[in-house]
Amino acid sequence: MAVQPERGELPWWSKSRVVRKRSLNASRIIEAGMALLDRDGLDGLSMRKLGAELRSGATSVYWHVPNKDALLDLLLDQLMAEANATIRHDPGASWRAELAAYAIALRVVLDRHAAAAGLLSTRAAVGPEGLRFMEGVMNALADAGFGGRQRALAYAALTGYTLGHVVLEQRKPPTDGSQPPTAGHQLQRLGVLLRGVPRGRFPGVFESAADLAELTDEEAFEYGLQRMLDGLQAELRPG
Amino acid sequence: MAVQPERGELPWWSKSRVVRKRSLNASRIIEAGMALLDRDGLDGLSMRKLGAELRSGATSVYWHVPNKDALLDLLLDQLMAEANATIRHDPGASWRAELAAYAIALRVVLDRHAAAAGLLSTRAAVGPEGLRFMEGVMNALADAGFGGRQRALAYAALTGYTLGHVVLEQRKPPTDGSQPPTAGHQLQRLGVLLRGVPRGRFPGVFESAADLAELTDEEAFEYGLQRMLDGLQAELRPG
DNA sequence: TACGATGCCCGCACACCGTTCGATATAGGA
DNA sequence: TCCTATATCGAACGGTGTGCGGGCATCGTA
Repeated sequence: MAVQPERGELPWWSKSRVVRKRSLNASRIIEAGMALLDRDGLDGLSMRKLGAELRSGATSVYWHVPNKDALLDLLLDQLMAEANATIRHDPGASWRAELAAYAIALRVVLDRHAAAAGLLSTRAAVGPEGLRFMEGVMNALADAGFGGRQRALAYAALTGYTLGHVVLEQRKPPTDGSQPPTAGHQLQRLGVLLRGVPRGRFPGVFESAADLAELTDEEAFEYGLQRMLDGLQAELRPG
Repeated sequence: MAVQPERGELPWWSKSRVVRKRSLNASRIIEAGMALLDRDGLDGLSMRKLGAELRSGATSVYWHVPNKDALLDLLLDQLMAEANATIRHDPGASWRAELAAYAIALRVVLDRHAAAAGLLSTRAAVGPEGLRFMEGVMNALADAGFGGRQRALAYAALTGYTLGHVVLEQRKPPTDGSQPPTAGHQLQRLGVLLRGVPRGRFPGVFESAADLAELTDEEAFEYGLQRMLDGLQAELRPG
């Protein structure tokens, strides 16, 4: 059967004339996907919802993107673009400050997008923007004096820490359904949760619960980052 | 309609007499779930498959476990039990060695279960075995001289690094479908992949690709761990 | 201006998922 | 032996990713 204009809809404003004007493209898809990701989380992001968000058919996106996995890759690279744009380059800064700037930029971006760590922990960021980010880190390490095998090791160490802490900050606590979302402050929340453990069986955990509850995710991240940089710096003076 | 024995099936071997003998319980469910997790990965783990694995109905598991999320929590705690059993306690060891033993035990366990990092990066390990693990780390930190707020910070730093590197080792590469699975050796694989980046645009990445390709995941983990411990140790001598 | 080719969009359908619910079978105590 | 709490199961609901074919819109060419 032929497509009929809806009741009361004038034919020259019909869907075919107005809406369907090459409406989908990569950037619109990525934008909508990111919005959906931020709003509904990684689990809530479905191709069908994405179609609805774009006011298009449920499977229309598949013309532009081969599958969901590829879409997630695109979204991740978009996040890396944001990170690259966030880095505060300081010409006179030390190599430590430069490396810290990269790590912090990544954390800030993932802080803006609550479901982003889930992406980064699933797939390697090897799109163009991901590589640009990696290139910056590699160069900063080279400037610091790391070369060859040692540079690769240092890279893995830094990346491991940054990724891990970010995941730590975003992974969902075993919510008893009591609290509202309260995104961020994950360590704080963990601390609150741990105040409920049996004191007799886990005295060390119990003791630390209060201290954990008073940490900011950001300061904890910064602390560990500096310790890692300390450790790396010590490697540069090989005695 | 009543249940009929299948054609050729003798009645006293019928399903109701043999198979259904209170067949399901928590430990069997966890065991089968772990097997399924190892075989099919986190995405491949479904409640229906779990039912099949247990030779029971598709939804029978729901009597013992409220939902899939709770099942995953159970599986994670099982992993932490394995980790606790893997730790090599050495009475005369330094606090560094003790902390390293915890981190390494976790890595070894996640190395045995290819999909385990996906679990740990999604949910906090706060089941009994997870807490036991955490208690050990907290005590080791206390022995080292970390107390109060500083202990919480050190804990977050170490946990962040360990979690991150483990995730790094297990996250799937953007497979072009070319290679077979080849689990493990994720850094190596990343290195091989990066040898294909345009040398002109990403010289630093290109240079490091070869070095990355020659790293073992294990030695990279160990290196970063020692650097983090170096950094933490330096905090203990506050001048 | 007419017409075919191509690019883009969409609905249908398939297989699978987590989960709810009611029916049913079993085990163990009265 | 009967009754009841416990355990298992099958069907069904709403959701998912995605392959497929049909059809519209647009454009290059005649």
